[in-house]
Amino acid sequence: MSRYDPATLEPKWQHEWEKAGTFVARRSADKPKYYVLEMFPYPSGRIHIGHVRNYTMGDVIARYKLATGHNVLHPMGFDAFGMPAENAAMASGGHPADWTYQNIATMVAQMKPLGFGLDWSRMFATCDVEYYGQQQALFLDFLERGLVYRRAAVVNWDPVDMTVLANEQVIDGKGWRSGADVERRELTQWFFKISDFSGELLDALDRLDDWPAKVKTMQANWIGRSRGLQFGFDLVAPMADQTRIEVYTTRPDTLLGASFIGISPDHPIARALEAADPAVAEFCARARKGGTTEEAIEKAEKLGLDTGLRVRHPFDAEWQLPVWIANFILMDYGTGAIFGCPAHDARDLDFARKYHLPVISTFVPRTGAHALPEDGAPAFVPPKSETVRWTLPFAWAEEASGEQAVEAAIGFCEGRGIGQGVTKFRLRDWGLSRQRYWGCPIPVVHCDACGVVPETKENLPIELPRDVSFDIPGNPLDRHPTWRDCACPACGAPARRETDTMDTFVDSSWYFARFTAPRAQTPTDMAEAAYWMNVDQYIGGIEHAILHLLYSRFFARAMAICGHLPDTAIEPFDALFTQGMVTHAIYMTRDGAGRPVYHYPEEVTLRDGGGYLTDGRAVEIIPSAKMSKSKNNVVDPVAIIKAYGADTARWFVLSDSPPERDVEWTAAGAEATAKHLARVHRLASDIAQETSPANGADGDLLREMHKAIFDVTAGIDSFGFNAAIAKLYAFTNTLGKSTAGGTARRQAMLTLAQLMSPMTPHLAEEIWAMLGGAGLIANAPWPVADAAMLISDTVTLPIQINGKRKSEITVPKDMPKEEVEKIALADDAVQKALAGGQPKKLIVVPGRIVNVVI
RNA sequence: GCGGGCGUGAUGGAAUGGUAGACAUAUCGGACUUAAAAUCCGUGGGCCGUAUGGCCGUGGGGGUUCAAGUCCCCCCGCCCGCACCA
Repeated sequence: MSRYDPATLEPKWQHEWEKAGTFVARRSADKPKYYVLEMFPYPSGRIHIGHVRNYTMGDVIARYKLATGHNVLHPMGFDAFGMPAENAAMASGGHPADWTYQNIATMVAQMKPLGFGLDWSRMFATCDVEYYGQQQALFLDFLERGLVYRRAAVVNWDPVDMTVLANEQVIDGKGWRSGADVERRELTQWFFKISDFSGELLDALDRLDDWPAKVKTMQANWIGRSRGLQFGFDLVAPMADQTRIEVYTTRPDTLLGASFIGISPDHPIARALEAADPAVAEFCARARKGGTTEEAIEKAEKLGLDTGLRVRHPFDAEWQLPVWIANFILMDYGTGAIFGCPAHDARDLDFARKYHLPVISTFVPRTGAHALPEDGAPAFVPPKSETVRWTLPFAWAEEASGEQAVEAAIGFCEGRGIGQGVTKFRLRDWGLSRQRYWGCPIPVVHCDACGVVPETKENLPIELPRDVSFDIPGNPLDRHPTWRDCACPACGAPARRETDTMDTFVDSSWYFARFTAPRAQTPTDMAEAAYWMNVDQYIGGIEHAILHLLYSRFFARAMAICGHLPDTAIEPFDALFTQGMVTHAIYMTRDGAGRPVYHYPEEVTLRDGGGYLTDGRAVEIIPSAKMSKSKNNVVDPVAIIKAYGADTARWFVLSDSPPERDVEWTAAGAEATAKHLARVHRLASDIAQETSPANGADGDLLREMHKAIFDVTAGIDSFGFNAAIAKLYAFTNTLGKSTAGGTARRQAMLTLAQLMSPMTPHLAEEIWAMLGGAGLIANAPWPVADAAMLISDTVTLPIQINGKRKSEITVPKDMPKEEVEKIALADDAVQKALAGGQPKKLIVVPGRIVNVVI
């Protein structure tokens, strides 16, 4: 009898799968397709245990779908452009391409021992010329259709990375990668016209039934639709060339509560006043200062300056309102001016109280006592869906919701020529130009005669030059001696290439489509795309909830417009699952100066709930922390595989915690998993030898087997991998203890192997072969639970007395209710509780429970 | 501030409104062994009890229901996202 030895059996079965082409995706008419995809990795050089969890989840789905008769597409690639490669080149003097391709080779070598059922023949990296050349073709098609354009823009400039950042890449005023304070600069940049799709991208979220609500909410907030009125206040006395102040509001229904007009310090009128009056200039300078740091926003003292200007209320020419410059109004949102309605806006109320401006309520709660903001109460700002009682309605009933009032107010104003209803979005166009080398070159040419000219497709791909240096900051393409020189595609005269490259988010915005035909001579092959798209199940981290997923949704639409994807694929990901992290405790002590010192898990012995170093010192344990090299709590998958085998790693990352939650890696847990798998192997070896005859225990075992099939299948179908694994533990225990005959036990063991095969495929193949299963278990049809076997002849019903379990009875499964009632009432515990009396009520839920109310 | 999520044994966590704590880990006890490892069996929410058993128990308080971890309301705590957004 052989021992469980993953180090020999895992490579053996990986070789068998490769030989048989088990996971090569094939189109065929006889089977439904299933496309499962995990977010592809950045080639940092090492796989992370988080990758293992991510890809294991995808692999469980892929193998399960294969066993249930699908043509499965389960590809893998690398998101390979980006800054770290350039940083490495700057640090070590190497070349980004060498660094990247070496890392990819290393990571593939680390991933293959995990036995993922991937179609490696489709692998690509986004830095492959074959890929980014097709991306350039896409760019040209987008350009032709007006989906990408060029304009001068004030951009976020990262002074450390020396590049432009998208708004989405600026976090708390700092570059998302460098962490440096972002500066504002005006540059001519390329933009994707994602804002044209704002409404569509927002509305379509409602149809993504299999996406987490959280992700949809985050995207909806990001797109940020608001419905309002754009209108103007006429200045009583024109000022410079200004006669009117344009305002946008989402609450035109509160126009009769207007108390002042607020303008941004950057508003043209403020600028004009500033030029003429040093006092105004001094105020504006002060007002602009705040609001850049989070801390300043937190303290947020409202600052205002009365300009002395007056405007007329659009409803009443006699009603004049003062114009204030206020520090809380931003020039780049809306029109840079607001009308202040202190009664229904907390911020306006703060301001009005500070500067003694009027407060006028226009509506009050529908019922109940209430204090008015006029009298010192907080601003009354109910949700717009709530019905309120209007004290100053002008186009709707006394009782109406905010939504109804807003629409009525817009209609009223439009009817009188006072402005118009406008829908605005927060989402801005996506600036994609980056002043970097290691990215996809933007395929356009600058010609003195013709201006900006798109490259012709025949000239694609525009390849990155190999001979570049990174010894000085900035973009090496700018200072390359010859690469920039080219002929204008329009007139043939000498011209210069665009030296900006594309944001790396572009690369990841269509790779899922490319996987359907990774070697096609066009960006996609429509026949392949039509067959394989959409991605049926996409799996990745929540950190991509906004950027990557929103950009991909935009790209799918743009590609459909250009004929690179079918119209059915504009929402490319049917179902999305966001998995949790793998965490690990941090072990920490402090040095003489109180600074933390981090210790590797190998240096720490755990006992009595505490951790100790070899010298006996106690360490502080911070549980469930994100893995970080600097904290010495990173678990290396390569070491885990070496110690326990891939199946143990795969099983462990799925067990214990629900997949959407974080799971804490513990040495004890990994050890326990390895022991369990060895136990299963031993059990299978024992069963392979057994010849005991059929007996009375067979039926019970087979019933349990069918229950296990049912439960495990349901678990996999619903992403309940931890629950499925719990069932597998339970069934293994049942099988181990069962006294059933050899044939029944063998059948149960084969089924157990099949049910385990998505999680621990190598061990499953080994057992399958040991017990004489036909072919590869990977290709064996998934077992089906026999409904008849799930129901036993008798059921055990708990008996509750007043809702508390007191006893139980066992009755035939289809015994009529009346009979069950009789038996329940005859039960000792019930008789004792009744003490000769009659129950008030008797509830029998057939097959579930009996409740006696006394 | 707004929006969303979560809170269950020592621990990770189960539980279509129907037996709370499946499964696993720690612990403790036992078998096997000269011994250890490995393996196997048992114990594994709290309190009372020799025991059959009883009482309490899912962050706190209230409610709906024959029945609440689950549904509703209020409060506390933690996590995530957004935010001077007009």
